[in-house]
Amino acid sequence: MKEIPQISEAEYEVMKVIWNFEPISTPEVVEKLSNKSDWKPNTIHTMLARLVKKKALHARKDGRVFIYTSLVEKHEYVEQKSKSFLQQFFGGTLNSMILNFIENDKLSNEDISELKKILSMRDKKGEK
Amino acid sequence: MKEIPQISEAEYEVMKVIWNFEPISTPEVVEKLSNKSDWKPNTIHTMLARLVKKKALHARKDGRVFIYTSLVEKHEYVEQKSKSFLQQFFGGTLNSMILNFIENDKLSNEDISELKKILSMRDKKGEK
DNA sequence: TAATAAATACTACAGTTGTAAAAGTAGGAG
DNA sequence: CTCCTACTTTTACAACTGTAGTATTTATTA
Repeated sequence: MKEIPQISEAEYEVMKVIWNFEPISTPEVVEKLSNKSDWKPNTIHTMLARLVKKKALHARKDGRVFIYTSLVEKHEYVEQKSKSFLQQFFGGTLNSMILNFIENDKLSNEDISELKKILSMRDKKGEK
Repeated sequence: MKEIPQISEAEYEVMKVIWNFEPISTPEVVEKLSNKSDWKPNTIHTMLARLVKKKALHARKDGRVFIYTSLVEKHEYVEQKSKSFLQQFFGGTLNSMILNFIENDKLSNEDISELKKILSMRDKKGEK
């Protein structure tokens, strides 16, 4: 099974930009993130360098600038994190997480009916 | 809103023992965890000390030994972690997590029907 | 061609985490 | 009263994180 590098919370913010706009250059990444966060450009450079070292990103030099592309897909990273989260806190299943939310009254009636809608949509998709 | 201390993954394993058996003494914690993990007793002591420092545990000396009780409730910790997890990866809502699971075919038909059962159970609880 | 501006590369530094060894201390056994 | 043993306290140390400053290189402009 493929090895997915660990990505820290701050690094994940950078990854989100890459996923959204790749291929993307350093200055562009800095620009996108300077809006959303108050990180200094150097901080963002450090994140990028670490992500490259970790093999989460690929950097290709284009003239004076680096162009980044992701080596990890968002959905696979999110899946991996979801799995370990559910493992750690809910014995590994989404259903017990949901049960827990319901028991603790964390879902509104709207949430519930939306959920039902979601579930029945999936049915329409047909078997497995 | 109450400040909940951050608890690392390894520390969480220790907390689970405390939650299950509190009040519980150091030797007992060590014993429970020596079964489940391959941590050296010293490692476990370190975790306990850090948890006390973080105010996740209270330690009371009873003769030669410390007796621990938790200062953080499991459910509130799990809630806090769930919230930040959903925030980071799913825009903050359980429903989009579930939707994502369904879209990626991570739920079996059994999961789905169990889920429906769970949801209808909640209905029977009546209006809030 | 020399100075400037923009990027990249290198260095820093404290806090957290996982993992534990080493040293100190006090209560019970002899 | 003394020694051993079980506990507790102190110390260690590298990897990872968040957060940048400083130094160097390179392309562009005057």
